[in-house]
Amino acid sequence: MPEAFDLESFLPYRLNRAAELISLSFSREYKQRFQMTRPEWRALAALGSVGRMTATEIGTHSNMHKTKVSRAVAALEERRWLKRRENEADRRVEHLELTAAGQKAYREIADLARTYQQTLDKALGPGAIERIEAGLADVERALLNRPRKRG
Amino acid sequence: MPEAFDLESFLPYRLNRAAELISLSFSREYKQRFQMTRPEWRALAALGSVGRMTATEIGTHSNMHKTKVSRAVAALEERRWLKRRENEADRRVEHLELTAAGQKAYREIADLARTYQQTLDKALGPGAIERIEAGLADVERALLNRPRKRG
DNA sequence: AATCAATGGTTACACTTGCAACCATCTCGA
DNA sequence: TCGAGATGGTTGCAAGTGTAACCATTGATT
Repeated sequence: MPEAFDLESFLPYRLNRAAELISLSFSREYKQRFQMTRPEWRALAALGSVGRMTATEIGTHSNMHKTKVSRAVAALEERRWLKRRENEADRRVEHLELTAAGQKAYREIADLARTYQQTLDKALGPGAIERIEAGLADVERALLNRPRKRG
Repeated sequence: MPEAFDLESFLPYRLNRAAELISLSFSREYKQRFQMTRPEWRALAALGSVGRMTATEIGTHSNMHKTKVSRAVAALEERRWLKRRENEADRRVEHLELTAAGQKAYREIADLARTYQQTLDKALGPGAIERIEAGLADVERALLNRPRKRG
């Protein structure tokens, strides 16, 4: 039986290290410029690209805990970047959509993101990002296919 | 100029989503079984695989903030899984090493990790993990080569 | 030797987070 | 129509986190 264990090739560790690094590197770009947290940026991005959504949908889409979504949405609303519309058929649900100001902010940060990714793309060479993302999709699929591990 | 921005293919987002998912999935395995936080597991793993290290070295090795390392080390010490040895040449430095109990715990969790990765490996097919990790290494290299982005 | 900057490590504080508990509303079945 | 459970969303609380400030020690400069 193999006694050795190399942290350096343990996927959860490697994935987290890379994610923290890239996340920090990109968030530096918008945090100071837009005074926005990462959950807020995620919610904004989801709404900006998909359009009208509910809080639960945002959570599913971007894999965020519902309390995180709740707080991010409250912050965006506070800034008048988003407004809530009630659903007449089901009054528990709130449809969320960006205001004009919210859409403007979204476009600006999306620009930043696009530029960021282009720079990275150039540094990594053609097709590299797509290959990485395909790998990540496989991992997510593998993990979500066995959602609970006998709790 | 391209107006579209697809969050779904934005690397920082994708990387983070996958990392959070896998991290959650694995930490469920050891959190309840060993009552250990992620920084503690990382420090334990670093010490277990490398051997004697200082706190700063652990931080560099596993990309953890020094306060995180400090607290993780304190927790491991509290459990008697680690002991500090002073350096006579430089009395600021503390060399850290696992106790027998710490090594035992390390072996057990390393086993868990190895099993986890094998399961994943089987689900993903041969070579998949290696390819993903190679991609991640490229990303890290690209990001670390331009460490500061004009603050 | 005295001073000042750099380094290893810890800690106080404010902020973020997840869990659990909660409120409101809806659905289903008796 | 009444209740039990499910669902959308919010909040209190305890735990985790980074920033900045700190202490101790070392190294370089004078």
